Amino acid sequence: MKAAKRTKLEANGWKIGSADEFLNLSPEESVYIELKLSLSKSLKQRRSKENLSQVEFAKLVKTSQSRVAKMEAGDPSVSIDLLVKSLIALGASPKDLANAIS
Amino acid sequence: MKAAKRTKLEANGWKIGSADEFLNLSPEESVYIELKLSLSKSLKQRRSKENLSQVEFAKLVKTSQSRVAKMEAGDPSVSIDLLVKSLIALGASPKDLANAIS
DNA sequence: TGCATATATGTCATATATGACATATGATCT
DNA sequence: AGATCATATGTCATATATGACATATATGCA
Repeated sequence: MKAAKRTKLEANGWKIGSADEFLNLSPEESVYIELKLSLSKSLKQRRSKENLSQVEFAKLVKTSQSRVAKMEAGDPSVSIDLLVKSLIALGASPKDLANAIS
Repeated sequence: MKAAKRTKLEANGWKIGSADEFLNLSPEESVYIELKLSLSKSLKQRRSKENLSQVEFAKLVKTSQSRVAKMEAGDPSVSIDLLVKSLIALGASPKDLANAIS
């Protein structure tokens, strides 16, 4: 539950330094989580820019509002696959994705 | 089985134009598959550069040789998550990943 | 030829991600 | 206060990804 806990903290604004400051994450875990958070953030930005509510967006990508909320929170239960597919559905190109994570 | 079929073709060098030339993939599907293929390719490159066999690499990331082969083939049964985790295990940074897909 | 070593492919039991639901929290109104 | 809308959180049945195994297909070398 380490990663899960930290993700929560991050999402709620508890982040102070970067990544592995808080719990004892391996560098690999840190990179992975940072990546997911980058995508989450990008997703939220894009959805907001499109003036879509989570409910509307959920309908668009055929999922539920609750899952959208979890995507944007970087919840451990959501895969990078889902984040990427959702971003693509919002029109993101490979370059957009590259920018989001770099 | 559309995407699966096409991935096979691509991986075997049948690719002529780009992405959606072959089967009737939606633009979103195309982007998703291209992304996976980029990561697959990058993974194979990195592993080769490290002079690791699939068996050795499999041990390193705690999976099996067969799964490694599937990762590198862009098999539909492998997730972006797994590809990303594997790349990170080989030392790839977020920037490296960004470069790989852009 | 036979014998390694490397990679590919098919299948399957189990682990994990998924959508959906209920419900909670929060913000903004009248 | 209550009402409405947006977002968050917890849980669960089912779908999908996973590692592992067997086996196939190279490729090189004695």
